[in-house]
Amino acid sequence: MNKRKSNVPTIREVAKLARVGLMTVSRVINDHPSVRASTRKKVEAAIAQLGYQQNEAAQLLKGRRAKLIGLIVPDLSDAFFASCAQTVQHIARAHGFMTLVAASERDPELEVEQAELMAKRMISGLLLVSSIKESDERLQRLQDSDLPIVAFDRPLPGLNTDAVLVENRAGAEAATQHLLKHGHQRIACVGYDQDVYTVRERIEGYRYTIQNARLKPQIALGVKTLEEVQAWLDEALDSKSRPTAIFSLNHRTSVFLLQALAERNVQIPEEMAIIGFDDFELASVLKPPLTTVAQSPVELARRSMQLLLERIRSHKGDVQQESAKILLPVRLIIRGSCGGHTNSASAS
Amino acid sequence: MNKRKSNVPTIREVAKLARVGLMTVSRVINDHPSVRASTRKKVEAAIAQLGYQQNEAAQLLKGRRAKLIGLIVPDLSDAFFASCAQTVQHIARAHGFMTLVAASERDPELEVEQAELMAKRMISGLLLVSSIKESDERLQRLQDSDLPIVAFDRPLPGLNTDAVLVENRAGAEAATQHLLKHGHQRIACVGYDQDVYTVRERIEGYRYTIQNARLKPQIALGVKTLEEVQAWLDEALDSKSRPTAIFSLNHRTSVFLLQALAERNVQIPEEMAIIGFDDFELASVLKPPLTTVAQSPVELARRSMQLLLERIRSHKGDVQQESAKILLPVRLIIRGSCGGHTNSASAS
DNA sequence: CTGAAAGCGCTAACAA
DNA sequence: TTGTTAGCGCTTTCAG
Repeated sequence: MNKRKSNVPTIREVAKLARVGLMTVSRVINDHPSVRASTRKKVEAAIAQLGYQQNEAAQLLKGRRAKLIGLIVPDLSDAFFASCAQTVQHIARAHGFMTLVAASERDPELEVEQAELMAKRMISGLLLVSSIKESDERLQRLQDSDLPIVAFDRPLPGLNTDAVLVENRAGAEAATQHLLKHGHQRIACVGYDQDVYTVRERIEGYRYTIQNARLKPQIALGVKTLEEVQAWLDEALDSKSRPTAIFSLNHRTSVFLLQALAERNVQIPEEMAIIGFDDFELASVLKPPLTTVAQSPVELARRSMQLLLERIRSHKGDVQQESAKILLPVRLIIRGSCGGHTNSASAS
Repeated sequence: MNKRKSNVPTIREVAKLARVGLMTVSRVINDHPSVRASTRKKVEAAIAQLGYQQNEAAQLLKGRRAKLIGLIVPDLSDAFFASCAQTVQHIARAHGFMTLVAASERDPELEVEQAELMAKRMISGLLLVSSIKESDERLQRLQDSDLPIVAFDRPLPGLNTDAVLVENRAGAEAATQHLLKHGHQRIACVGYDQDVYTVRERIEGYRYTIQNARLKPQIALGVKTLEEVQAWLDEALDSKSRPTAIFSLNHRTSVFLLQALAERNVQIPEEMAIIGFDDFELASVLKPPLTTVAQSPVELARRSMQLLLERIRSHKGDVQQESAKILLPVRLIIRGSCGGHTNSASAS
């Protein structure tokens, strides 16, 4: 019946209905100023009547960017990054963008590859929690090709991008201070992934505070499985300098540590005080509830998107501003695992 | 210097270099059979030399689908769906697809809208955890337009799509049976979101088992905040038919319940046995460790992607097969919160 | 302020 | 087996 196979209206049909040329319709769509108001009205009516919608593929072919933003995180199933993804997607939608996601699985090669694939899809901007260790020229090229990039949670080595980071160091200092205030003298610190920026910063915060108090740091790194935590703990408990408090650098380590301590019937906080970096839903349900340093993934994502959207907007203006650096505060949430009081305070 | 602004090679340049026509290159790319081997070699060499890559926008314009799959879940920050997203994205990548994600925020309208936007982007297939309550004609239209759709976790009312579901009912029956086996006579059941398929099924499983045992179901629904759980619990504890065991229908409810019980110093499992639907990372770290009915989001996502990829592949063959329905088993993970033994067994 | 022509990179349909 | 022609829907010239 119909001559058209699919009834998706094109700019051409709108033009015909409105009795104007193609270009006029195009101008109306892209609200170009030089269209007479009356003409615009006609065209808009036709657009409404036909339910016309732009065909993005055609625009892409003409060199426009897609209404798409890319998000790359190490692991989408990690509660922290999942929360970021949710927020990013939400804000993107509110601004007419859809979200392309990828997990880098902590592999720099995979990360760059995904970034390039996204760039080929003409995303308008890229949000990146990077696992890259050193300056990467392929990413550099992406940025040079005028793709707005915002790094969050971790900086992007070598590239001068906008970045939204968290006060890891101040958080670790606050955590360590908190333990000192409770009178602890032998405070250990466990974690893994010490080549990740965030963890390195936390270690520095710990080390600085401990040394300032003229105490000796006890740092156990690369402790990433339950078995390794158990082994380390056994050794620590038996050592002559047995710690009376432990600062856990990762959520994972915290969980394993609690499990290992429970197995060994070590009473928290009496025999061992515990404080963990990264808050989590069940921290308050544990017995005793765990004192933590909390970051806000929602805030992190929100600020990052904000920067990215600004970049995208101002992009056409080509004004090469300074790259923005935002440092978000953390909160020390005092619960029961270090003994004592139970109020919470800002750390930084 | 360069006449070309950007040095992305096109099919045309490949043709020139290989000294063949455009179409030959196109044929090689789409491995059309009728190309002489020697010609193909030449073209492939040229492609390699130039580092040619297809321009998807141009293909889209010619009516092809994008190497994109869409994923819509209620909430990306939910650990369960986050895990699904991670798996989906991983498998998609292995098959050359990128992933477009959206959270429906449990809003059917938003869900359909996002699905339509994805369809407009010419995704090759859609994975959907639907919040839709009744047959929706806009989704129907998407399916009619030949977009492969796979529903998972929840069926898609009215549409005859492939679906991967979980044995919610059998899981609830197993949970209830487990409590019965421990001698409980007054078993309550709390949850919310009873208009969600999965929860309805769980309630049915509970009700069926309880009634079969000639006991009286005690079902509390719509209990979704900590306050509501507390209020309900206070009432239940004081009631003349005070339950000795509680089956929690959601992860959220389980958490609140544990918290409320802890506040009231109700001993688990002595004074109250607890079993929760949905396993979670910290279930084994709690005191006592929580007995749960576990589903596997990874398996759910894996099977769904498998179905979707098959659909996409066989799509061209246009053979309208029956829609597949897969029902995944759950596992009862017996820990300490019901007392007694501590081994785990398959439920279905 | 408006429109006609040219072409973005690719492929379907036809010719050769 | 190969190449030529004609668009897909849009925007960027450049004329009116």
